[in-house]
Amino acid sequence: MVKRISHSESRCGVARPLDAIGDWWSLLIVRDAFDGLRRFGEFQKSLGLAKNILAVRLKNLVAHGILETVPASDGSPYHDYVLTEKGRGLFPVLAALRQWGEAFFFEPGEKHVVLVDKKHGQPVRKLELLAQDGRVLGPEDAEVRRQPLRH
Amino acid sequence: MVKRISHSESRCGVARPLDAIGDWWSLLIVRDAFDGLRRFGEFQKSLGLAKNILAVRLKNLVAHGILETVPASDGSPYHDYVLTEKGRGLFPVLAALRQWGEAFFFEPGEKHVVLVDKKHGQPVRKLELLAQDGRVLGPEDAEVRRQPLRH
DNA sequence: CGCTTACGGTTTTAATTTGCAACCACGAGA
DNA sequence: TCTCGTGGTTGCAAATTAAAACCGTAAGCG
Repeated sequence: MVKRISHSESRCGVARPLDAIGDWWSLLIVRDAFDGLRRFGEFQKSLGLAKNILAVRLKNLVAHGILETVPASDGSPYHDYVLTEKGRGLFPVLAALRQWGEAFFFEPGEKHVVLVDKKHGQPVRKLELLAQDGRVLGPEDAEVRRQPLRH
Repeated sequence: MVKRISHSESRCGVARPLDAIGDWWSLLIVRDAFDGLRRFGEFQKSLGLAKNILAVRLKNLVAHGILETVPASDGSPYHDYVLTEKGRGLFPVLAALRQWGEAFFFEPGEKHVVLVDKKHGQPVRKLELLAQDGRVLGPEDAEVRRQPLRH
């Protein structure tokens, strides 16, 4: 979006994603895409953002391989925007963000929605980072490390 | 940051967090805070962003209760910025974002870092949304639902 | 056919935000 | 006293965002 060059020569695993979805609207567009919205007009109505901004954001998401355009499912002369594999990979990010929002951005007692397991209608478990052996890892238990390539 | 009023009267559990951390730099500041950075200068050196921008971001994160200022640990006349409980709650978000970045933003073979379990040095498990009964939930298996208040 | 509407944008223009650079304030040392 | 390091603030130019008007195509209708 903007020529944002990190001070280190190559962007890290957190900064690169932010280039793709690090603005206010993009993640909301992706969320709506998970909710089944596909058309320009659907996104615009749902989000209430200016059409030029939406056009730029969609273009950006497509450029980053998060959405792709497919021929319109209803025969109209336009196209649909659908999530790619990469885009669907954002599901845990969105879930984590939502859980954090639900936990910290609502007054106790303020009504809000929660993520539930569709099958049983029960709230989902809180997302937790787990080690291979199943231990729950907190911020102090994990670190980034250069991984020996194996392929 | 900006008076962004969603078309629906009250912001949802995804949009509210984005008001707090939905800009390019804020999450990177939080990540650095998880890495133990505490001082204005440390953040600035690490991220390489303009001082005025950093000042505004830090102020915003403090205003949102994600960081708080504490008297400097080294006796200098300034203060440290440390994560609050709410801020530490962002750990899964950051982990999810990092895993997504690692999975989709690097060429195969391009060297990059991965999150590892500090204790055993092994890569962590991929974050997964789980139902109460332990089933892994994909985008189609979960939905948002108004939760009956219970307290 | 001629008129109107819906859809999916693009263009124009103004307001807001960003980022660089210069400046300021304060305390510690020399 | 002079200078330096730290932690900002201020001014200003450039980039981004947002609102609104406009455009082109296709469909619906009388």
